[in-house]
Amino acid sequence: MSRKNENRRPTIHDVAARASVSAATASKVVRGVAGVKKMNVERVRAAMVELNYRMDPIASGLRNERRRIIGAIVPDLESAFFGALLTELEKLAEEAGYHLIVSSARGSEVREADLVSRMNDWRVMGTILVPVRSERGLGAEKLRELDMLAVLVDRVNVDDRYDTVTADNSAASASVADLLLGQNHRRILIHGATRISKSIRLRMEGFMARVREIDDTVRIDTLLSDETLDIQRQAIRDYFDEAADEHPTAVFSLSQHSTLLVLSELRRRNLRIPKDVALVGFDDTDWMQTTWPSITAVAQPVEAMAQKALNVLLARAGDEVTGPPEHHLEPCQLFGRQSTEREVD
Amino acid sequence: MSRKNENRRPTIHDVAARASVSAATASKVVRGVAGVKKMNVERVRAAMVELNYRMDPIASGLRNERRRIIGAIVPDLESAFFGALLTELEKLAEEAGYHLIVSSARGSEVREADLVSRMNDWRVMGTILVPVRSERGLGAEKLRELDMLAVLVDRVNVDDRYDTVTADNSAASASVADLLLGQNHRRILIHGATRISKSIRLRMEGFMARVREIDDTVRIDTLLSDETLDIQRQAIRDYFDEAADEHPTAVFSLSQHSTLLVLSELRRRNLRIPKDVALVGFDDTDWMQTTWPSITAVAQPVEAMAQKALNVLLARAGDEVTGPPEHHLEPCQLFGRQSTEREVD
DNA sequence: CAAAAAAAATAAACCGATTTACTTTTAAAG
DNA sequence: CTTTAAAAGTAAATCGGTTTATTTTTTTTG
Repeated sequence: MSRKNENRRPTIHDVAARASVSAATASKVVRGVAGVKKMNVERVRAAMVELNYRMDPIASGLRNERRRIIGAIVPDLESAFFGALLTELEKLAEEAGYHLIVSSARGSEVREADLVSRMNDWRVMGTILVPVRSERGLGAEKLRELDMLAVLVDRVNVDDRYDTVTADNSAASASVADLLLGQNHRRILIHGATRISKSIRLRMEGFMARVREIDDTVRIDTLLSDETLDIQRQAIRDYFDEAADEHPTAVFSLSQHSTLLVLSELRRRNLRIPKDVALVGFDDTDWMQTTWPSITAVAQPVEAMAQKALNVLLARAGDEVTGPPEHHLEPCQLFGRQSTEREVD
Repeated sequence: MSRKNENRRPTIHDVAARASVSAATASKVVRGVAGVKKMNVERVRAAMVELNYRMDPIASGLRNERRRIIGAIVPDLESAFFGALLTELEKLAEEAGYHLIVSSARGSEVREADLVSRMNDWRVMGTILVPVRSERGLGAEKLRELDMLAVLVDRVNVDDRYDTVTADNSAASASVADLLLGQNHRRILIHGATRISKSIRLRMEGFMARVREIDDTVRIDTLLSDETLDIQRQAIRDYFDEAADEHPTAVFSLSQHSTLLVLSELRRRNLRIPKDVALVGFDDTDWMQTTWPSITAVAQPVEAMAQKALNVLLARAGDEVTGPPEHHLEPCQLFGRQSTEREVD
């Protein structure tokens, strides 16, 4: 028979045949490449419409060394932060004509490295990696080993091989220090309830440095742990028991989870916020503005980070940037809410 | 020259050559297909290791009508529920030898339909669609139009073309009714703060039906709206203002967002939970067990839903199931916490 | 031990695009 | 009106696998 199969989907060859041109010419039109006579462009366009042609993105990239795909690997998919990051990345990647392939390392560094290998199998143009641990983890190591193009995002320090994009944790914490000292707090608790990653450390150090800079008589307590929920709950309970009469007048919690723990304990003790204790959290979420009182928090610049990460990757891919790796710090935003409002007497 | 490029990655032909067999035979070994002599299996295996061979998943599927890819489309990536669903789906898909391609419709039905078309371009084996609206939305319509294999998950009613998987909203709500009536609540508020989707409606109806069944003198107020945060906040404030002296002794909130709004308002009014007002929320999250008091909530069976969805899809793909579409209801779990604890006097 | 049947191996076609190397057409220059 | 250069068009090779159709080898059977 002439046609193989009565109704398989049309290929570029079908389009070419219908437009009476070669497949090569039709391909040029599809890709919007210059060098095709106006008349032929129109005929191919018409044929595409008539046949309802859709390019096969997989066959399309086969011949090229790198495909129009960008890989994104995040530590997990449950967190709203990574969700927002991926949403933005997907949008931007599509605008640039790439397909974003998303995978979750599910907290495992071994899996993270495996995913990097798989991205390589897919011949991705580049990989955007949010490491489970840091730029020294197994994922980044595998990237180096396979000599892949990549950008490291969040949870990283500087790297000598890859560009990095992170929130400016240190500066944001300094602005929290400004806020609290401006309200005359003389005793402050820093609370952390996640594994002490690079980001967490910077948040803490940025805060302390600024406080010392302004007034080094302010007392700062720190309570850090990454144990189970129950142990952490007990730890903060013990802390307030000990500090009974003379408890801190402000708490700076270093993560969402930490903010929640502090909040619960303050409520349990019937400490009023902000009258008895002011509260500022690092990492903002929807519930923080809904709850009563609403919580003052540092919002990470998700969109900016996504944008920067993708731009850096595209620039490297297009050889627009060729120098040594660059390290981008995106500024955070501090949302002042009820939990740090001065009482109006 | 003999080799094209000094160090391009090894192909199946390289492996075949090194093992002194044909590419067809090597391919069989790679895929684990039977019908290769033991000796040759070993030689090919050895060659694979020596060359560090990795199959190109893209080239691999090219010749087949359907590729080892499953598409997943969710309304957004910010929600922890979809995040958990995708995490589980990705895990299960990989275990079944498929690659999961994830995309977010970003709340848009038009985009949802477009994503379905794109999944079709990728020649996915099947699509798991969590519609923005319902099984009557543009995404499902496009699935039908392209005659694709798919499963509809969450936010759907039954469908005459596709299998569906949802949480048993109605039964879960009935169990909430049992709990609250068992504690002798005689006046209950049902609060909803999202667009009234099929799920939300079932949650409400399931609750009311059971209450009426047990005791139809119980008073149930309903407060539903999908306006902006401020308007919703005002609505619940007004409600409690009006009901001043004789406020409900229990609230059943129909979504996470709704639970948060109710919680804030109760706190603002200094109503004690559960002493003054008991609270049960539909849809559980991490903060509900951390906050004080912790919140009694209905947990949706994410893992079970993911598992069922994938199994159904695989069964249809393998023609193990051929009958009319089936509709699966997965049971929810009610976690009793402090917000409904009886006071111990 | 030869013939028939079953199992294993393979060369070549194929999937659907892109790219290369070459030819033909058109435009510019002399 | 040629000659040249540039632009446009195309056949065929290619990407890296899988599948098909055929051949070769091995096993079974008469």
